[in-house]
Amino acid sequence: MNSAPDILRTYKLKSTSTREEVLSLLLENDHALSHADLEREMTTDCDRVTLYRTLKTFQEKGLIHKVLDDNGLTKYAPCTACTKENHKHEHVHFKCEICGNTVCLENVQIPVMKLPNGFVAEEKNILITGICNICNKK
Amino acid sequence: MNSAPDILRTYKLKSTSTREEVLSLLLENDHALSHADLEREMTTDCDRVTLYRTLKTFQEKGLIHKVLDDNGLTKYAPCTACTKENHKHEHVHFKCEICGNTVCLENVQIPVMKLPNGFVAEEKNILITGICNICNKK
DNA sequence: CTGTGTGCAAACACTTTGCAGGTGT
DNA sequence: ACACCTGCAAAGTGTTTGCACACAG
Repeated sequence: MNSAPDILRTYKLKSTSTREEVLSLLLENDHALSHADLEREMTTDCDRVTLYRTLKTFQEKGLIHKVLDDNGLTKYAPCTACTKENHKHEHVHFKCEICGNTVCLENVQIPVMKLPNGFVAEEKNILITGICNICNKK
Repeated sequence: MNSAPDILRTYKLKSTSTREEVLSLLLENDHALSHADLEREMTTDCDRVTLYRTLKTFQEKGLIHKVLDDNGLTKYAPCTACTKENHKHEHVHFKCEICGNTVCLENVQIPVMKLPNGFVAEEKNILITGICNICNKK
């Protein structure tokens, strides 16, 4: 189990309280977090701008990835299935219409799809909307 | 083949030059258009706000649908596979990394995916990024 | 010590809202 | 005639940029 400081070191990023907390929050939560979510949950005082830059850096270095959303809001989740060298390019996300949470369905395989001639796929993202397991129990 | 005015009539929307041109542009183009794309291609003078409201109305009435995009920009495409009563909830889109165009792959079926217990899917969107047939020929 | 992370202010981009007036049916 | 579409102004929200200072390695 890697802690936030360990991961930062692995990716050659300086450890700061902001970075550690952002990364920890993303790792702890089972669903993707938006900039606003993070700002709300952070205990460390941190400028909005710093948060944007932190997320951008993490994304560029490959620690986290953007999560598709049906409205415009950008959410982020850690690249748990990716190693530093080998980046995974297939993501299945489920967004619950009730609680609004978006979770990564790590165990769902993307089936092979035959594309029309001439199209070459690089990355595949699936966004399924519906009702999640927690909201279905209520 | 339905023309823009016909479609507007079907959906009980008043015909105006703005609406006709927006709908025509969406129908003519094989790829999804953003608000900015439309604003650029419109010959009819039209306020930005009107364009936003037109797109919102079309979307609410079911003439067009939002197209997922990996960055935040919202794009729109006509619901060609949907009838007024029967709305299709599965979309496969392909975004080309070179030309930036996003096309609907109408012929690609979304395979059945087994979701974890408790999850119920309502709508499925797939966004595949890669290189499209046109850019591959160059 | 040095490169880079941070905070502040400001700009920028995208989208929505309110209201008065104009237009399609 | 009446509902509703449009334009203008303004505000709201999300994100980026420039610069000076602070801090981790």
